[in-house]
Amino acid sequence: MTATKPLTRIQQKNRAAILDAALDVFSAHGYRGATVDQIALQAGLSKPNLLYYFPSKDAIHVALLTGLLSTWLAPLEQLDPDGEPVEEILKYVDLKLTMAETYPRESRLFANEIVQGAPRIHDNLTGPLRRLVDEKCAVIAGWIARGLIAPVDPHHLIFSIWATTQHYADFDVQVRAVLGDAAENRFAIAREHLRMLFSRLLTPGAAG
Amino acid sequence: MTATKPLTRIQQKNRAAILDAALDVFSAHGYRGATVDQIALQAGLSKPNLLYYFPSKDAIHVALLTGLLSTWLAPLEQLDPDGEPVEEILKYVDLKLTMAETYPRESRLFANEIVQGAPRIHDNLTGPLRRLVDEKCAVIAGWIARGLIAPVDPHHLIFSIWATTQHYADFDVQVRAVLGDAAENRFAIAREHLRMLFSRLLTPGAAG
DNA sequence: GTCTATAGAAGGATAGAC
DNA sequence: GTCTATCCTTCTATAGAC
Repeated sequence: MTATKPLTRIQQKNRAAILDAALDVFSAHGYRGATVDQIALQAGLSKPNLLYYFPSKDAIHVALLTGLLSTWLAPLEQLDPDGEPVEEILKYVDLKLTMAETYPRESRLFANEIVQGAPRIHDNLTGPLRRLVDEKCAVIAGWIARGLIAPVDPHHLIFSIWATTQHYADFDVQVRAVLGDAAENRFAIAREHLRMLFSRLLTPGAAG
Repeated sequence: MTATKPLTRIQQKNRAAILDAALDVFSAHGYRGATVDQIALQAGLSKPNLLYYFPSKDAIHVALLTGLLSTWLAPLEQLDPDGEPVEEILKYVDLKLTMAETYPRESRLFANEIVQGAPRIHDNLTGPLRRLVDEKCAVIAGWIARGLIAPVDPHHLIFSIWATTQHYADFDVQVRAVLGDAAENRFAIAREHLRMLFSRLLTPGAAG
């Protein structure tokens, strides 16, 4: 089943090197700010050789975005309808923060794209993303109906989780500038802070 | 005291038109994605005429960023050390959300700049911004010491407020895509949601 | 102050040798 | 598969007439 187009070992290696370099450059400078030269240099290839593997700059960008989208949404998919509600959501928060810490380039790649109106992945937002979010919001609404978590708007709960966790990747330069020397353990403190934030929001009976 | 360089009425009008057009274009496409032609067209001027008012594309961008920075930080400056603590912070959240709703272009202008490492305003982050944040964090720490709000890390509290409110401007296209038809009243619901989120976090005695 | 025309540089993509 | 050389478009910025 490795049919149609088996890639040689060197092809796989070069494609991977290009995508990794492109992730670096696109996430740091945005689509227009990135140059093919820069990506090729960082991948250790010449520009024409890079364009032997991908037909255009745009094709590299699209390949990156679509290839990483499933990785980026995996944490939400893991939200278990049969788990303990508050802990399930807190685990999701924790996992999203770990993603921001471990994969800040991926976070900034999507941030760049979305801030500028998501010209290349808009269909993914209204399609697969929306369906996944709606599905998980129904789960959360069920928990609320059964009184297992405090009543909140599920969609806006998810927005708050995305915003607070991805902030540490997307706005990292600002976070570090504001914290100064105290920035070193920012993720550890953020983890504790966000656990408290969402724990107090969701624990039923904690507020009227 | 209108000395040194009094601008004629037409100069003021054109400068304002250029800056407004530049805000539109830079916030939508980022620095590199924006073109001087596009800004000139939208401002109703020819490109050379635009460059008669500003020496370069970069100069327009810097003028925008520095000119808007104080506007952008004004809400935090209004945080009153002598006010009622929880209400002061909730008022700040509310004001920031109103800013995101009313001035989404400004929010995205800064988002674009910071996601890409803040090459043009990094000194403002480590300087004035950090000083202002530290000052207000000291106020918040004082409130915590007196038991007026629940103990939280003040810096990360501010990060959470920035993240959750600006999310509705910076990631607007994603918010609308996910909400679909329900997007129309997103700011009203967000307002209620965020008030609850931070109210439950900060109200003392609500949790152990 | 405002325009037309254009210089000069940068970047995406291709030709063609090896 | 990989390179050197180059084409062509786009973009910033300027020259110079009005």
